[in-house]
Amino acid sequence: MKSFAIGALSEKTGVKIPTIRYYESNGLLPAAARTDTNRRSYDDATVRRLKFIRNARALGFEVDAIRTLLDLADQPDLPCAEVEAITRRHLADIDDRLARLSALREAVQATVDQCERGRISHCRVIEVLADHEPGVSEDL
Amino acid sequence: MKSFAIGALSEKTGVKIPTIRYYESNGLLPAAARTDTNRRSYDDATVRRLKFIRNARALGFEVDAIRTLLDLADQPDLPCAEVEAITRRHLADIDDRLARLSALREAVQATVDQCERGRISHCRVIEVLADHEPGVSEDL
DNA sequence: CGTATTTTCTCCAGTGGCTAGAGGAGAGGG
DNA sequence: CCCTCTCCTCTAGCCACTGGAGAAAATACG
Repeated sequence: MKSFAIGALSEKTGVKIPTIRYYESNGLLPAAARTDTNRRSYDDATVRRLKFIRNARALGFEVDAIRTLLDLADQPDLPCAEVEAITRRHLADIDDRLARLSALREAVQATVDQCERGRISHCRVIEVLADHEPGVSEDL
Repeated sequence: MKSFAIGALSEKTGVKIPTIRYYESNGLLPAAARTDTNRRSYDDATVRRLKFIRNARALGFEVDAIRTLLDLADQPDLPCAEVEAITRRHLADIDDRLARLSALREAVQATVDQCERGRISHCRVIEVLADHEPGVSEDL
């Protein structure tokens, strides 16, 4: 079967070369086979695995979750309950971030809408930053 | 006038002690005055400045933007156009993140909704991760 | 065959905005 | 005097990469 170097893997998957090495270093990808001159050598199985990782990252899954999902994907006979649980947890996390970001957006919008284009001494944005008490959300 | 130590400043503002030192180290706060035994000593002006920073962070402004906003707040006679510009840029950035996060949410939701609670070998989530081509958003 | 360019290697550092811990010195109270 | 609390500096870690230095090997071209 054909094997290819890291540059080709990068082009096939759209994942940058340093990122591929990073994934290997933290165990998302297994240690690559090496040529006699120490270059990494890959085959199509790695392409599939790396695309899986890229897709999961594009959906915002964290690396820890992806590690688990990869393990699960390799055990096709297990029930997919854990996959669903991970995904729903991720969804809840996204919803949380969305809610906080929306609240933030409203607060910033409300502030900037009051701007009357005068001097800084009367700028509402600066006043809000200087005076407002607790802030709209505890943190980002 | 009264002066106080870093712990008191932390309590008055709700900003943790290491964070205060971090703000000093990167120039958001000026180098604090020191007692004869080298402890930082603050007054109410620093309380105001730190609250300003905390409020701006709570609204999601980046540290670089806050640095500029602090400079502007110290020049009350300038027009507030730049303040408005920074704030609108921030708003646009929030909108951008909201849009991408919403798209992400829809993609994850659509995927998990197809879950039929069977074996991993037929799990739609795993299939999407393994097969889907370009992904819903280029990156987070 | 020699040279020039490209690809790959490893290792180290930086991103943002903190947060936490080690190890030590000074302050305040009983 | 001792105990505990607060403070000091310095360092490293978080997340998921990204980029660069310097060197070796592979490929391309004449």
